[in-house]
Amino acid sequence: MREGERPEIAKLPLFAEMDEDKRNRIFTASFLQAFPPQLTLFEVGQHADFLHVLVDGLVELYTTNAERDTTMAIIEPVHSFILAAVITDQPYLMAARTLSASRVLLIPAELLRAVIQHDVALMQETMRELAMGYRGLVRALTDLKLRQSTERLGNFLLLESRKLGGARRLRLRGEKRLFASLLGMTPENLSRAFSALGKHGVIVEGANIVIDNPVALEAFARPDPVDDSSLDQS
Amino acid sequence: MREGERPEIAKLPLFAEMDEDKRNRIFTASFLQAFPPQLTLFEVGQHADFLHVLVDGLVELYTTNAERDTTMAIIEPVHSFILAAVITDQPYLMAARTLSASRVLLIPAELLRAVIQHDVALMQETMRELAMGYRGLVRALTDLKLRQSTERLGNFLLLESRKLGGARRLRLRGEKRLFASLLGMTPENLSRAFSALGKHGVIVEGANIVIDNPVALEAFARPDPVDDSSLDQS
DNA sequence: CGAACCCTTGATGGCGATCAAACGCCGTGG
DNA sequence: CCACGGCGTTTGATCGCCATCAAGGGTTCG
Repeated sequence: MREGERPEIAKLPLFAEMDEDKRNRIFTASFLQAFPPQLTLFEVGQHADFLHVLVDGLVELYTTNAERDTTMAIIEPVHSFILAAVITDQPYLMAARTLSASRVLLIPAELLRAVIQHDVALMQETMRELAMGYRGLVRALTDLKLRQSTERLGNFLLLESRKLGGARRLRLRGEKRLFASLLGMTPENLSRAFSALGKHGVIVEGANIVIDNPVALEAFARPDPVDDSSLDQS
Repeated sequence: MREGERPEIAKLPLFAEMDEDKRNRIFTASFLQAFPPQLTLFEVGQHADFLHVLVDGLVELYTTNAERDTTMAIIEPVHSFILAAVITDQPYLMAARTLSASRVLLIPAELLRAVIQHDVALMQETMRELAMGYRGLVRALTDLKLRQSTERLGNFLLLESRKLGGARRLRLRGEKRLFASLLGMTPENLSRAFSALGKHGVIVEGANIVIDNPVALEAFARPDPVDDSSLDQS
């Protein structure tokens, strides 16, 4: 990889605290690869050979079952993904594909597991990252189980807003159909949900969203009372 | 706790590999508490003061949002729960209540986090456990997103069967309405789903289930192709 | 023996999926 | 430069899965 990009990756919570020599050992053995849009990075069931770090672009994690597929997560740079499969040394449960042209750092799984054994700081951060991811999934599951689709969209917008430090203006990266799938609904119903949120303080102009009345939106969407304050540090 | 019970808890994957002295330190500072049925152990939003280990009985993890609630997991002995909240030192995302009379080992969270820092084997197992839990939640989420209710029930039965080493006869611990909520459906529809599975090799007699034709059931339920072989070691 | 309570079965209703068509955006090629 | 075609989004109509409402049967416990 280019030398200029190392610092940014080294700043990831996952790698920030670890021993510098060991970090360099990992990075030297890794390679940065460029991918065109719409390219499958790996499939479900493949052995997890690399921890992936999205350096640039946009990546979708998705799963398939009998003709249908659903997006599980949208990865933005700079962030690692499929850590759990690498740690457990088991096949991927999700497939990944690029949404836009992307560059991905590929860290050999075997090496990473080996280094983790000898670097407590790295292991500690791995543990933390997994725990946070676990909590994120708990939220996603409850979201799906006890909110209906328009409420899920409302909450999604509130979370995106919070990730930007409370910004009221959002721009969606990626197509709307993608977010529909992420939220567990069809593109048609996402469209209807957006217009339904007009009654609750949301203005939509294409990919640009304005949360005109955050109080009204929160009253409608009932966001989780508990929020992981450190979620946005990712 | 009674001395006779330590070995069983020490055998948990989480604690099995760690230093014995440190393990004893943890256990000595912990206490085993007995609870009657239907008692709330903790609520959502409470600070995670203890890692819980169910020694005996049955516990439900559930969440609530605006009048509705849904069960997230059913904990059977001997198993720990809410590890992620303890590791991240953040509020519980799920509440817990006993389903039957239960005994729970309460391990002070602060102490556990401290010991983890100094025992690599324990940290390693914590990491593994979180990673496995993560994968379990990924499965649960895809299950909900791309299977319909009767298929979810079918898969649930197949998984229960596998947990028992492929047994064809199952007995459900706990009430059916509980499993309905776990599977994201109503008791009424669970009942209908059970009878619908009659066409796919399943026989139901109260809480006793017989998977009369596993091949037919798998053909209908399309279980995940990837299975974590080490899942059953828990 | 009666009163809860759970499970079951049936009838109805609503949320969201599917089917269908029109609009707008954008890139290509004439 | 404009026409065309493809694709994503939007809007409308219909369908189906599942929730809700309702009632009856069985079991458990006081």
